[in-house]
Amino acid sequence: MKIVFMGTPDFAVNPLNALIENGYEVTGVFTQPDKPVGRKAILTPPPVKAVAENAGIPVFQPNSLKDGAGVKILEELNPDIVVVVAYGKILPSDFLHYPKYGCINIHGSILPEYRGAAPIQRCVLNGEKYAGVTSMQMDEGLDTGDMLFVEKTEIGENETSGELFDRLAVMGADLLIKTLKAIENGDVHPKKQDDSKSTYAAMLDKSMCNIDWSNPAAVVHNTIRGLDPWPVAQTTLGGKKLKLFGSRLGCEEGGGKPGEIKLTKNSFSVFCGDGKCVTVNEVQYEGKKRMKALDFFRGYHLEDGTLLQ
RNA sequence: CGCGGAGUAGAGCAGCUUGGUAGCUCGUCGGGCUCAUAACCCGGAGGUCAUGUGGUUCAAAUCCCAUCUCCGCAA
Repeated sequence: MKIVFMGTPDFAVNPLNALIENGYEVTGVFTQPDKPVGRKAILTPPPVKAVAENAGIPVFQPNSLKDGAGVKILEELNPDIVVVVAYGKILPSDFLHYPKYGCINIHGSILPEYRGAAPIQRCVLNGEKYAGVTSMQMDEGLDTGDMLFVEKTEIGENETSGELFDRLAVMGADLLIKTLKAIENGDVHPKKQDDSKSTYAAMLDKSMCNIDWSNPAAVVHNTIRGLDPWPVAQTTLGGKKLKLFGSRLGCEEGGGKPGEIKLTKNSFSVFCGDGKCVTVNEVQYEGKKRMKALDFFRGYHLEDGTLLQ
């Protein structure tokens, strides 16, 4: 079975490695063009590219697959199937139907819920109890193809998007192998998605990072862990930004105004709109390194009544 | 040359403006109190103040210059 793999971020690295380790013949890898990253705007290759090059697999980074450009490459690689994991571009119809078995995709949610760009983070942000990965036979729509297999997992009470991401990446790799084996054996039973139950997980952006302390503690908690490790929840202290990483629901008793800080010997908590508070593990103040919240407040002298905004 | 913050004890900070004895909150070690403790009391160790055998000065953590590193914004 000749395979062409398409993927870009860390999430796609595990599935690609799984293909290689299981002895599949990967004849080519598609990934996004290198992009400038960081303060110095250094041109950085996507994570998938490094893995592919290490394995000696030809890498393609076309800007567009339209107008037959993608198919042209496929003609050379001659795959039986194309595996897509978080590639980041829409595949045109002629591309989708070129390989014998078409294109299959691993998506980071339990379809038809959370179609789209940021399913994992949206699950955490919404306080979902379960997350999962789905393999599907791709069609022209956005994550609308017929479902092949689904794996579910429980989301931890304090689990961050990043942690869930890592777990689902492993599950996604296993699911991919399972799906490929089933296809090879002709043992697949595609299932249509129930479009009426579909939801869309829009991409995250920095405009949603500022915490509204008048929300209930549970909502604030979900926001902090859902935006960790990117783009990171933030609030304002002394006119400067304070990023918050990792949280858990704290004390039950009320008594504080929203945004009021409660420091104890071994915890940093903030009161929310419902009178309960959220305990934050790590913070990063503007111009400072990320550090444990307690370390930060050992050096930052709070005045009474200071509120986070 | 995109804008800005920062490097001082194991951790987090103050001190720099107006040069002149190394300070705070913790941790750590020893002792005390206590049924007990993450609590409290007493005491100790630990720093060439990022680097430059740099400049100014009687004297530099502090003023000037250069370099390195970390971080926020923007992309």
